[in-house]
Parts: sequence; C-alpha cells; structure tokens
Amino acid sequence: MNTQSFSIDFRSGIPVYIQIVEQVQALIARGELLPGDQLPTVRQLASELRVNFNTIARAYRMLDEAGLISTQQGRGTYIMESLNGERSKFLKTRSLEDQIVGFIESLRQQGYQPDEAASAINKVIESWKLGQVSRQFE
Amino acid sequence: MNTQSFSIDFRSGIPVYIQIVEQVQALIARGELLPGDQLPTVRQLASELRVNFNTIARAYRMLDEAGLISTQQGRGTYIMESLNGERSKFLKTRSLEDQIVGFIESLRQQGYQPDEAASAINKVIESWKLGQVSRQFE
Amino acid sequence: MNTQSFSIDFRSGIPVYIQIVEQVQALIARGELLPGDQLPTVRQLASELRVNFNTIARAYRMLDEAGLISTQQGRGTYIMESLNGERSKFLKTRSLEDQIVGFIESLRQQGYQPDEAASAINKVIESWKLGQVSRQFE
Amino acid sequence: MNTQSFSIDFRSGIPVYIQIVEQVQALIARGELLPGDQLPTVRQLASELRVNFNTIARAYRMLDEAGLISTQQGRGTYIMESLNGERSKFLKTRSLEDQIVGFIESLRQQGYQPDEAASAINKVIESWKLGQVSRQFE
DNA sequence: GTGGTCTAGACCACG
DNA sequence: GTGGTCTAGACCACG
Repeated sequence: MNTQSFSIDFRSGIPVYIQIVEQVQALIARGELLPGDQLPTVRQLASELRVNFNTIARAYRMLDEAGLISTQQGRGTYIMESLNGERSKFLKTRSLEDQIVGFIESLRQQGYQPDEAASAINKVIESWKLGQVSRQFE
Repeated sequence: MNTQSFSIDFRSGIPVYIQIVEQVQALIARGELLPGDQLPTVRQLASELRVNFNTIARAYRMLDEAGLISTQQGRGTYIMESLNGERSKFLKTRSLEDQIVGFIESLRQQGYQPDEAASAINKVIESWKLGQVSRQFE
Repeated sequence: MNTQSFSIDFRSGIPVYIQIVEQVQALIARGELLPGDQLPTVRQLASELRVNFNTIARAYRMLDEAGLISTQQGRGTYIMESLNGERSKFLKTRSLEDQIVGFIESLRQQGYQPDEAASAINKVIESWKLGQVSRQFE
Repeated sequence: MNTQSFSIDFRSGIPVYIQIVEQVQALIARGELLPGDQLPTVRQLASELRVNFNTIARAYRMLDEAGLISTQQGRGTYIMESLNGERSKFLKTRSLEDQIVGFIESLRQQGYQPDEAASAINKVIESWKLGQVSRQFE
C-alpha cells in the first residue's frame, strides 16, 4: 500500500487519530486495502505524516477494536483476513445499528418528527442507489 | 415559549451549547418560535437546564451572530423580526437534509450498501414512532 | 466515593489502565458506585494513585465506550444513570456474549472438547449459584 | 506427532509462545503426546507455523524449565519420561478448571447472574459443537 | 475546573 | 523490528 494514500488536515479541527481511522475505513471500503495487507508500521506512518506515534497507535487500536485490522505484537498490523466471514458481518451490522441509533436519537433531540425524518432519509437513500450521493463528494 | 421545549442529553457527546443552538433553530424552523417572541433569559434557562450560565450565553451569542435572535441589553432576547434571505439560508445550512446527506455519505464511505442501511434505518425509525428510541436513553 | 477504594499493583504486570477499569467495574457491581455518582476527576485520581493522568483518561475512556460511565467534557465523569434501563441491559448482554465467545474460543484453541468444557463449566456455575465461587475470593 | 496438531491464532491477542506452551500441555494432558515422544524441531515447527524461530525456542524453553520436556542438544526435544508429582501439578495449574473458575469469577465480579451466564454460555457451546465458533474466526 | 489531544521520549514484551 | 505502556508537559474546548 502506498503511504501517500494518507493525508492529514491539521487545521480541520478533526482529531488526527479520527482522520486516520476514517481514511483506513475508506481505503478498505474502496478495496485499496485488501484482507491480509500490512499497514505501515505505527512508527513509519507517524514519521511520514509528521505525527506522534502514539497518535497512530491510538487510531490503529480503534480500528483493531472495531475488528477491521489485526494487530500482532512484534509482527505488524494487518487488514483482517475474514472481512467476508460471519464474524465481520456481525461486527459490521452491529456498527451500522449503533451509528443509526445515535443519528436518529440526535434528530429526535433536535425536535424532528419521525415522518419528516423518514421521508427525507428515504429520498437520500434513493439518490444513493442511483449513485448520486457519492457524486457530490468525488 | 415553554422552557420545557428544551431537553439536553448530557451523554450524547454533543456539546450542550450546540444542542441549544440546534433546538432553537428547530423551534424556529417549525414555527414554534415566531419573530418577536422572547426567549428565556440566560440565567433562567441555565438554572432550568442545570447547565452552566456561560454555556447558555455562548449558545445565545452564536444565535445572535447568525442573526436569528436579537439580544437587547437589559430588555431580553427576541427572535429576529425578519427571517428571510440570509437567515433562512443559515437555518438550512444545518438542516435536516444536510445532516442526512452527511450521515448517509459516511455509511457509503464505510462500504455499507443502500439496502442494508435502509432496512436498518427503517427499523430504528419504527421504534422511534413507538417512543422507544428515546426510552433507551432516558 | 472514597478514593481509597482504588489500589494499583505496579508489579503485577497488568497494565495500570486495565486495573482501574476492573476496579471501577467491581465497585459498580458491588453497589459501591451508584448511578449518578461522580468519579474522581482524571487529574485528581491520577495524583492520588501517583499515576499519569493520561493513564486514568484511558481507563475512563474504555469505561465510557463500554457504556458504564458518562464523560461530560468540562463537567466531570459520572456513573451511567440508566444502568437498569433497556440500553444498559443491551450493552451488558453484548459484553457478556463477547467475553464468552472469546473464552470458549480460547478453550477450543487449546484443544479442549465441547463436552468436557461444558460439564466443567456447569459444575463451576453450580457452585456459583450456591455462593461458593465468591467464597474463595472474599 | 503430527505437526498439524498445532494451530496458532494470530488475532487472539494471546502471545504465540503461550499458545504453543498451552497446546503442548493440552496434548500431554490428553495423552496425545506420550513420555518419550519427540517434538518437532524448533526450526521445523517455526517454518510450519510461519512463526519466528525465537518464538518456538521460547515456548520450548518454558516447557523445559517446567520439566515437561527434555531438550537434548543435537538430538532433539522429547516429552519427559516421568510425568508425575511436580510436573502434573504444573500441568494442572493452567488446567481447564482453573481457567473456568477464573472466568466465572470475573463474570460474577462484573455483576452478572448465574442464570444469564449459564444460558449464554450454553448457546456458545452449542455453536462450538456445530463447528461454528471456530468458523467465525477462520 | 474538567476532560481531550498531541508530543517527545523512556522502557518493555514479543518475535 | 514492531507494538504497548507510561510519563511529563503543552495547549485546547467546554462549562
């Protein structure tokens, strides 16, 4: 994998470790990181991004806890082998549900009503199916 | 206006002042706060919500800077009389649709498929209609 | 809560942050920490235990992610209010299942057979029901 | 002995050398390795398991120090002829029962109830019998 | 006042 | 060589 795939925006206000987590997720989602691939070592990526190694370690730990990568003390860090397997399906579904509950809860908090939310969400998902959500961002 | 219209979730991770800003926006958007209506005073709302005085002050300052409310030294705080053009643009910036597009985009980025997302979201919205999303958190 | 409730064994080889996580869990399980109770602040506990504040922060973050405590930026850290509610039941069940899958997997790894494991486990659970597991440790 | 008797889980978080020590112990305990049997050489096992040479050497050293195996310079490594008294005590130290008592105690400490634990454990053991625990991880 | 992020660097465990 | 833990301390966000 090309280390150039990572880029940190130090002015964004988004914590560096979150930016790294999200970029690894995106690389996996887009198939640029495949099961079994080794990630750059904590210290190597830290030095390339001009960031402290603890910051990278924290990002890798989060990805490990999320079941996306496998950290092997003394050997390195690898993309999970079985990202198609039962277990990873389970983890992905769990994570999806957690995110949705959090998001819906925040809409409820802001005073939106279930029906207006539902219809707005369905519209956006329709665009997604047609490939139009991504277009805005790529 | 009824102070009961506000509810703070201290566990959500969303800063309290942001929650207040968003709720005022939502109340205005839904016509529950009308131009000329007076908001509760900073101290009154702080004590009702059991929140630090500075937190409410910060929320009101943001709403004032955004032109949604008008703070009149010694008289109180009122919803702006003219909520067209500029202001409504701002209101829409943090609108329901924007939040949904951002959320869906992040699901897409993580590699979820429209159909699994849609069905999981619909399940959560069903619970919401039945009053169960909130129950989990209260 | 009494800060004396915590004690760290620096020679045990068990990471300090894990020791703290486990002690908070135990205090909650034994009812010495009740929903709504405030934990000592990160810096306060750090200075009492002669430990770096980052170490405490890491322990608290883990407890927060596990849904046992609620960290409120700028306000402090509290035992979750609704440790009887739906959500916490859900979290506890999830955590139980995760721990069991991990433990059973390790038995399988070591070459034990399902039946010998099952019968040995059932024996220990019987003692537990009779209050005898705890006796060894208290 | 068949080298296939060993299987390493690099994702388990359990150090590889501990996994090997435990598997040799289990094989002896179950009579699949008998006194006098020769173990694979360090280099042979290392290459089969795709593990660092030093890792196997460390595991064998621990087993040797525990008196379970006998390393004979230039001749190979053999299961100890006399596995009574002292040695079997060691074997039992990390025995099935000990691990189970430790695990159940930790569940009790966390406040789980015997019945919920028992039923969750039985579910997982059922999957194990059907070969599904392992599947999730392979 | 309280928690969060990040750094620079020491020392350790595992391979 | 590779990751983990911990420290001491700077600076920031929120209340």
